[in-house]
Amino acid sequence: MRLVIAECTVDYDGRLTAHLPRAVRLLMVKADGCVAVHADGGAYKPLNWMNAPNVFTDHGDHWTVVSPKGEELTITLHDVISDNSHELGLDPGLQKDGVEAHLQELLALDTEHIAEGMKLIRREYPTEIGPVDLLCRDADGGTVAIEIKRRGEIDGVEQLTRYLDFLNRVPDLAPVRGMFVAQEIKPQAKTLATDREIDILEVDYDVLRGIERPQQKLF
Amino acid sequence: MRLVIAECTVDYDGRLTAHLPRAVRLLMVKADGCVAVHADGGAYKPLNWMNAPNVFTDHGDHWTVVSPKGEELTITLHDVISDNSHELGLDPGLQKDGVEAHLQELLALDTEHIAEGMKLIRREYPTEIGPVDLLCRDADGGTVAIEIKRRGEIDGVEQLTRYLDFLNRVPDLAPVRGMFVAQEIKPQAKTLATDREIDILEVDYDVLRGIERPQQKLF
DNA sequence: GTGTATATCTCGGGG
DNA sequence: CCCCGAGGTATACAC
Repeated sequence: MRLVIAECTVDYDGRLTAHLPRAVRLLMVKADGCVAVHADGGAYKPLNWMNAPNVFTDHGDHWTVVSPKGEELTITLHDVISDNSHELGLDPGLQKDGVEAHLQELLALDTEHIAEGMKLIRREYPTEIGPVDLLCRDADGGTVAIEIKRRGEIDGVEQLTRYLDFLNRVPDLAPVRGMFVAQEIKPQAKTLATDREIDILEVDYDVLRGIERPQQKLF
Repeated sequence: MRLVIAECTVDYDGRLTAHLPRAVRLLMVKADGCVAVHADGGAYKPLNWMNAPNVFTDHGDHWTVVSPKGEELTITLHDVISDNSHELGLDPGLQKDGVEAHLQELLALDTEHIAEGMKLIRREYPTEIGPVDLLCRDADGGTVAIEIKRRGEIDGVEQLTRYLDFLNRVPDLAPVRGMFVAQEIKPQAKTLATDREIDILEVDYDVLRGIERPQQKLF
């Protein structure tokens, strides 16, 4: 990784055009060739950047970075204050816990936690407009489309509504009712779901995590 | 801005929990207090970060960063390879061109490019649930609500549908038909729009830009 | 502050 | 490769 502190101007021409007036900034060039221009604030977002893959060329007083998709970044260096390179090596990567995928896994493992007698038909059940998180059959034999979110907001209800519209046109499945499951459901989302006769359920992630290792509860 | 190259482990506990095993990384501390941990690849996103405002404490062998919302980032330093600080000053900021706002301006300037005989009633026509990008009257005198996107995806169709639901309850306007205009419309969005009888139109930004200076074409 | 819409969204997974 | 959905989305803006 090469780190340069320099007074520079930057021009980007690609998905849009953008220009950065002359100022002192951090220029970061990573091992994969990607480049980022950072100011001393504004969280983690760079002011300007270019993703890998691309062609990086150092012309001395200016750099050009060209991507295969026709995007181009030009950095003009007016005054280089520091220029250092370091070998970082490959990163072992981030380990995450608590995202939607885990919630879906846990619920798929034991659909009885959604409702008594609920049986899983399929995870990621495909429709024309995208996959439904869980398709189930309830205790009464009815088909249920379940949308799972970490945080249940209004767009999640919209998403489920779209799936229901399409699923209810499939003769073998209809009628299909909807269920919206999340760790936390916002009031607006609750209102909209209720209005559309979609059942809602808030679940506790830590309780569900207990399902994964049921033997732990036996001793 | 403080830049540290160090062998470190990182733990985040907040909106989720995440852990970074021991490796050499760049640690960036900006003037506003935000912290980012970068590996040697992937231009945009750090592996882990903490936004301002927060409380940053350097304990020597480890750092803690605590946000007012109860998020916590802990960086344990096993080996510091380099540690430099630089004064960057305030950045003049990025100048952009070619975002949705420009597309809307250009289309509002010449609604004939949307359809022959299309006349603009108002830009940003207000409804209770948000402003419609363009409200127009077509060649047949019918009212048309137009949603403009740079990239037309399913969310945009939902947005327009909500506006149409509302506008069609206003007696002076109804019936209002919908039109979805974008530089590029994704297949899913096309399917949904067609299903809801919303017309779709893909436009070329560079061609539209020609409208801005029509006198150039005369000579 | 909440709610809504945008983003060069980024990033990862599946066909 | 594109398409699609999730994100610790972040960010700006209106109410």
